[in-house]
Amino acid sequence: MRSAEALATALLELLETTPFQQITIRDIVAKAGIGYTTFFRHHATKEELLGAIAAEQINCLFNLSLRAMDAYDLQAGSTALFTYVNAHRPMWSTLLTGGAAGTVREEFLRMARDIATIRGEPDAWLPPEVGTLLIVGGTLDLLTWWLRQPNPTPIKRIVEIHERVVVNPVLQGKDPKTPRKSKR
Amino acid sequence: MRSAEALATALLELLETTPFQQITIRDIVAKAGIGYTTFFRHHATKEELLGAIAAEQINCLFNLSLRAMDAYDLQAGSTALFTYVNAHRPMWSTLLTGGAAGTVREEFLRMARDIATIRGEPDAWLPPEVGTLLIVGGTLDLLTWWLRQPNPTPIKRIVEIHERVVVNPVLQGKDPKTPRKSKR
Amino acid sequence: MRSAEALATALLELLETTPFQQITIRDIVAKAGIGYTTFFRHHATKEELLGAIAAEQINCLFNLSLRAMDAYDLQAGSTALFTYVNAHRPMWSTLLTGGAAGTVREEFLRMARDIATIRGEPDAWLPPEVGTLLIVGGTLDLLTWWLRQPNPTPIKRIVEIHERVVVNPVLQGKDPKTPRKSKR
Amino acid sequence: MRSAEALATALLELLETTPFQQITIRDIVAKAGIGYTTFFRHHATKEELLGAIAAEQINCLFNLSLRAMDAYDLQAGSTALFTYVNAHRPMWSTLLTGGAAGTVREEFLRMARDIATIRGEPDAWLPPEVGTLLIVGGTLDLLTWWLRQPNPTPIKRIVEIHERVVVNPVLQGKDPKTPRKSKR
DNA sequence: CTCTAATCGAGACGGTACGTCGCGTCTTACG
DNA sequence: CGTAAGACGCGACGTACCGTCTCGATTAGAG
Repeated sequence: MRSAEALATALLELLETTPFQQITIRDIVAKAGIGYTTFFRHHATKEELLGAIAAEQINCLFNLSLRAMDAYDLQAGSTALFTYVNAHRPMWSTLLTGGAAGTVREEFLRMARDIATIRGEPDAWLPPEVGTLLIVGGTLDLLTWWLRQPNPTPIKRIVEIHERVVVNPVLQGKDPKTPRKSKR
Repeated sequence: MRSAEALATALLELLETTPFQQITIRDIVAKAGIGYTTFFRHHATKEELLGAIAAEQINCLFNLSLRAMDAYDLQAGSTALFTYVNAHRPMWSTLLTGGAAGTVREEFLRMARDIATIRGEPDAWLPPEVGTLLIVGGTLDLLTWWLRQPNPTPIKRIVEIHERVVVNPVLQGKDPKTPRKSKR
Repeated sequence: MRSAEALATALLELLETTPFQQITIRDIVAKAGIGYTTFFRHHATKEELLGAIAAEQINCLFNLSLRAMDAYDLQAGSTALFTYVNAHRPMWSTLLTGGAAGTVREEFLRMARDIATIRGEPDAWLPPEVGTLLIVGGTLDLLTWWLRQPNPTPIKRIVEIHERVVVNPVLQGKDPKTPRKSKR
Repeated sequence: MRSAEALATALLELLETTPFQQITIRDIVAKAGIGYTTFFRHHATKEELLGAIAAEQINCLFNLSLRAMDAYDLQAGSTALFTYVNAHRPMWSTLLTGGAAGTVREEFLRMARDIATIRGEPDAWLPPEVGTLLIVGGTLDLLTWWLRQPNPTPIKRIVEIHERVVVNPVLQGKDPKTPRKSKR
């Protein structure tokens, strides 16, 4: 039904003004204009609803980034990522700087791990899960900081930081011969 | 008086088995063997109690690390940090791998920022708060992963990873001429 | 819903054994077999619940008495009153001889005053509110004593006492022709 | 010690502005300027403190009235009573029109019964305890009304009412042949 | 004149009831 | 049938006083 969308929209709107923890299911259904009982036909808890929203958005983000990365290079992936987030700034602000950050982070990590498992290069100097962990963590930390800025740093610059400080240090280890790599 | 310690101990014990969010104040006082009302004579909320515990532990950790760093070098600071955490593995596992991670992370960041403000070198290539953010975030992510391992990576190795992937990439930017410093 | 009745019944039962003051809302809901919260969906305080019960019973009583008084005479009203109370002895015992007496008395007085205001004969020798006060007070004192007796005085006799000692002395002043009256 | 007096005074002062029920022991000791614990060295509960105060005042009142009654006649007793209360209007207002009324009434009745038992004339038409009950009840109702008046009815008039409507109707019954009695 | 002992303050503490909030279940009525 | 509306039981919340207790600090009487 369209109730499901209404719920997602309502939650996102509420998240703009209120920490996730203190949003109640009754708040959500009121905003969505549907009955209290109906909520439970879609999700068992409000956390689940948030998880679903997060998973969907993250999925989008990943697809874009991976596609760019495959077509061109690492940096293109980063650029795609930041560009996409920038295009949906309000929502990502909500997801990353509100009370929902923890959930989103976990979801993010889970999906990244799945991808890394498939594409992983196990012979790396760094244990692969650590690489994933640090890249995802660093990326999210950077994103969060960026989203919080009143006058955000330009994409070009933030991508450069991301590459130099978050991505390369991790991937570099894999090929000790090319210390600081590529493009830039 | 002795209630305060009992509360801290009880919360830490509970955290070993239960996510922080779903620990109730009543659980804590029951475990601590004190009256429900007494809890509020020490802390306004359970979050505050957790914050106090975290702040104390983090303070300890920082002092040690900073002292080592001042006396020798960056790497000595890292080594001190991981050594100390290793010596109190159960508690830090609880703090970082349980539901309390978010709070601890914030507390950590707050304290790190204070130190960075005092010792900061504002001419850096990277905005200084980003540097702090990424080092703290990366360190905690790495710590968390390390604490979760059944057979933990040796300290020497984890310090090496920390240095190479978390610390240096951030600090290096400050002086692009000396790309990868020290040991390695 | 049926909760409301259950609450009233439960309170009356508890009042048979316990002073009102030291009955807790939790006692009432336990006896009534309903949830604690549900109490407040019906009444803001236990005093309010008692007031509602009292008002209902007193209303009954007044209607009966006034009807009798209108159809016949003062004494018929008294007789109706004592007869009705006698027919519901357990409940009125509870209301008047337990800790609830104060509330019932106030409620009684309030309703009596309303009636007196409508039917009042302002030219009386006695200030009219004093008349009401003394008749209500005397009637209740007498009732309370009567309800407490193990072998109650017969209705005929108690009505006689009521008439002679409570009602007539007050009303008599209004009719200068009757024996003991007047300015003096 | 003088703590005891301080407590009594403090309670009476508080009663002027606050219903007895919602005065706390802590309020009383704060007003009295003594320690919380000390309260319990004198009284087990605040009700007991109130009872003690009431008993003392009522005792005073009774002695005066009885003395006047013995020396002269019933009416002199009434006059003494109302005169005394009038002389201590603020305190008796507090005792009778505040939340303490119930306790005072009971205390009053208890003492009156004791006296009636000693002086009682068992051959009365009215059961003697009913007589006591109605006189005490009526007297207190009348007193309460009188104390609540902004411009109180003169003592002479209130005594007349008291005599005619409260006292005589009860005592008269003992000898129906002599309508208005006096001395006896 | 001191030393011991009673008296009182201050306040930590365990406890009970309060009234509120949000949860999730269930029943009923409408469309 | 599916959705609304809402009564209900539940359990945690944080608050207010309760009455008990253990501490000093003062004050007084006995050695």
